[in-house]
Amino acid sequence: MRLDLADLQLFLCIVDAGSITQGAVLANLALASASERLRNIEDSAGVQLLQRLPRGVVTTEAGETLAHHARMMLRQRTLMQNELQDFAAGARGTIRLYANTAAITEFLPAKLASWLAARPQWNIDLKERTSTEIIRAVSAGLAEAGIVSDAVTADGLQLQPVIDDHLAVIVPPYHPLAPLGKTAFSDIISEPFIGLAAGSALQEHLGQHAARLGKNLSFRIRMHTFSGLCEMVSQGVGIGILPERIARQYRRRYPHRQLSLTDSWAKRRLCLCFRDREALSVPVKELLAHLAGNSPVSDNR
Amino acid sequence: MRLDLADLQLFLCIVDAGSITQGAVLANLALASASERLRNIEDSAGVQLLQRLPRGVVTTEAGETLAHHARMMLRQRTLMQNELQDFAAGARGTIRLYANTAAITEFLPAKLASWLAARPQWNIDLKERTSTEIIRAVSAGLAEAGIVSDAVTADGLQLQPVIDDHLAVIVPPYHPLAPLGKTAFSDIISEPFIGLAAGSALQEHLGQHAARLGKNLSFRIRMHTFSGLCEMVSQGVGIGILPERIARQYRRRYPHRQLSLTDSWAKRRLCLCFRDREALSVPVKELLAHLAGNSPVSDNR
DNA sequence: CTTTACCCTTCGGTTTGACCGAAGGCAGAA
DNA sequence: TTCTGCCTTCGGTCAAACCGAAGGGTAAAG
Repeated sequence: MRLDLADLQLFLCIVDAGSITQGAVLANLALASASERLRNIEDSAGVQLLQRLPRGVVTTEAGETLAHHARMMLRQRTLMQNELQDFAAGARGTIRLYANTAAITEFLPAKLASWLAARPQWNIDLKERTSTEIIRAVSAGLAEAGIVSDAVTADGLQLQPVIDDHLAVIVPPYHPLAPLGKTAFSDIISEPFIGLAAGSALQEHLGQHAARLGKNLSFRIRMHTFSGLCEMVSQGVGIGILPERIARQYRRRYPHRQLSLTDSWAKRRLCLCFRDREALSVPVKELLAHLAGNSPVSDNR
Repeated sequence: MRLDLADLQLFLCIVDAGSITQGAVLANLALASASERLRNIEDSAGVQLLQRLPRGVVTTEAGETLAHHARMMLRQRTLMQNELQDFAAGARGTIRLYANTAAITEFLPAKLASWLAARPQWNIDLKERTSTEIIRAVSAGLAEAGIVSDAVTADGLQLQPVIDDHLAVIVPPYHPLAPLGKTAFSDIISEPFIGLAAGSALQEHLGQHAARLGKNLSFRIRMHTFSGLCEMVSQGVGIGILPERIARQYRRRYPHRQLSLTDSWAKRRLCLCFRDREALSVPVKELLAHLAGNSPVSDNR
């Protein structure tokens, strides 16, 4: 499928306008061009996207799906443009901090809150990136420091572990697996799963390990939050896999049972990463010391 | 900025390969074409993206940003392709349910959990869409039903309110605003804010209202979760705006103070929406009845 | 210090394909 | 019946994407 951003934009124009003619006007195209382009889109998608009516067009279900993703991609482009423009401005008094998803949801809020509260003159620009991207950025000197999982290799960088981030399995109370206390991924791979949304990094990671075993996970539903996932499991809808600390956190609210996952890839740690501790700027050095600090600040949620 | 998906893919190839020459090979392009194309990319971005070294190239900070967003967009494309392929398969025994972000994070997990637990033979395909998209899909008959905010108009559809979803302001304890109990957006617009991540629907919505008042919100930090936002506010880093039910939920964990937002656009309700209740299929009718049911299932978290 | 090995940019020529206007066909409205 | 609005197809035009070759630079090797 060879789709272009211009294709997507045109498609949205057509959907919004309700006709190819009007959509072509919106997109500053001749009717013929829009029609031809649309045909290419449908050919490469392999499905009919618009239903032709005498007085215009309406989307098919596939078309609606494409429109949704088109909107997402175009929005991402807008975000990108904004971020790139920010480089001209170059906000002062702002520390740019890169962290992976686990750190951003679980570890950082408490730590950053106390640090920011004590330093009204500093702001933080917190960006969510994959561990791989963060390592690349720090290696190349583009970012001073970041927070990553040690599951990725970081040649030439210093890593300082700050917290464990192991994966755990959660099962409903009274589930036959519950008393075991631990399990291997291969032993649960055929269970009905509660997944995370398609596209989440953790979910894709699990999917790859399943594929390596020659299996496909089957999902009863895929949730968009860990909280929702725990709730589903607690009610007996299926089993799930998530970071151990998060599972533990929600055990106060939901009565699921937690098993450790014995596979080696399930043992991960969050680490500060930087090139040379001595070369860090003062506020960053201070911030990292705070993040690694032994004096936990309301960290046992 | 006129950027193409092919441009983005080429750029990623170059970044991954570490040189334009090798990147061109990966992208099946001649060196000259890759070079020219890259020049166009940099021109339209207005920033230098790659630093030329004798033995290859490395990304600048702007380049790293572009690479990140490029990866996100290409991943979105992959998701789209997968979803479109699913239309051929057409899973049976699966109910497709569209809901907006608020419903997915807050309202649905508990309701769906009890429903799914009682019906092992059914699965649910839960998709997160904007209210506008959901209304369009239901209007066109592409989806049987959805869950939306009543802030958008829904001509010709039936709406059935199920729960309030008003916006609230939260401030640190002992904040001067705390005793007031309510406030208008215009009165707090110059405060230091804790935001949600750029690109989140709620955050952009607020940004638009600020722009309408001729102001820009200033952020001390932008968090990726409501939990993190509450934690920041509780520690006195700034103030925040979020759905009232979520604010209330976190008051057990964090000592922030909650004010209602008096602006009319802050009063929202979540509604079931469908074209004709009688025309719904049996399982969907059953599911909707359950979602609207007066017998709350562990709903008072 | 020279040579070699890479790597990037620029140039001129070729070709693809994106675009357009015009013509044709179709279905509902008048 | 005619008229209107909409979509598709066709042939011609032209910008731009692509390529090979040539030029110029720096680091490593000899």
